[in-house]
Amino acid sequence: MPEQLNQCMPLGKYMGVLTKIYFGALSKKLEHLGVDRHFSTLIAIDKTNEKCTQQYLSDLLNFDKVSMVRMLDYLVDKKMIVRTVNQDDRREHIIELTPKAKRVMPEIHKGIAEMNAIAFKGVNKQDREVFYSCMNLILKNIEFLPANEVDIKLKKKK
Amino acid sequence: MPEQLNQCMPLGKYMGVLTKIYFGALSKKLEHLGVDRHFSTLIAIDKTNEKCTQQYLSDLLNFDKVSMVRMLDYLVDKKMIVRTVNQDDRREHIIELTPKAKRVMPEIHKGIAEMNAIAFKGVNKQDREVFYSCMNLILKNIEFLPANEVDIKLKKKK
DNA sequence: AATAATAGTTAACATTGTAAACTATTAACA
DNA sequence: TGTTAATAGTTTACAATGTTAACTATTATT
Repeated sequence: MPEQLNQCMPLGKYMGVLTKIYFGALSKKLEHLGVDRHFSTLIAIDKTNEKCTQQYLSDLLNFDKVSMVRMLDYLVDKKMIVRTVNQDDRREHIIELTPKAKRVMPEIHKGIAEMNAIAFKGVNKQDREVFYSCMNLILKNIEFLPANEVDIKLKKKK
Repeated sequence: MPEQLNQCMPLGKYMGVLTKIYFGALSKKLEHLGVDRHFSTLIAIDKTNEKCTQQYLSDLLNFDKVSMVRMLDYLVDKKMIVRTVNQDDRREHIIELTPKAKRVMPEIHKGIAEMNAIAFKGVNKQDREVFYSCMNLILKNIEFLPANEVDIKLKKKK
């Protein structure tokens, strides 16, 4: 994108473009695993020590709960996760990886690490840290702006 | 997101989250204009000096041409743009802002500038530059990875 | 015991991505 | 010059995700 345009474009536009391209490439890179998306969800499940409910995942990964149901349906269908009712609170479903998923997780981690390495090629360690802390700060700055209350409690008007 | 998770998550995941939140807030901020999306497209049309065709916009903004047709249909419907056949090459449609759109563009620019300012609050000038140049480098690093050839020529297999 | 809140599901609809087939026009070239 | 290939855009169909609302089941509150 030309420099002149850069200045007046929404920040979200850049990030959206990078997101699309990144996931397109990651999906291609890992398609041989028989799963072509929701890698972040698998990672989150894998790395969660405490009880991993759908609500927990929705909040962590910033998906609405309806989409989360569908994504988990997909992963169940692909035999990557199982849902079990939590006997301590039977409203909750605990999400766990299947043995099959546990076997392929190293490949997924490796694929993601490679993609991140490709993305950051030519960026020194210090600048990477600036980049990540900048993203974290941006998130803090914008996550509670009006529109987001939609997902939390207030209903958005038609 | 916890620091431990940070390390192993796809970079695209962060950007996707920021993108969603950013556009949610921007859409809310500008909804009084009677248009609630495609602000980047309007900016691009506004800032394009050379002939602005649909293909040009698709390439610039990284949208496939089918989506672009639909977005422009939306903007035509909202009386923000007009399509005219280019008499020098009658396959092409030239996209231009309507007088109505030109009147509201300053508000759109202002809204975006405000959103960007909010997002970058607490980030010093130098770090912003690191951030932007990092995004540009990441784009260069990943834009020609396998998956993207889909949009260019090679067909993706089913 | 009645009511409210929470976790998850289902259904309906909108937006965007993707693929294929299509029209119209222009470019290439034998 | 006439045929073929390429390009710009449109349409249709379908898949994935976002959004809202209504719903069930369960737990918490009072």
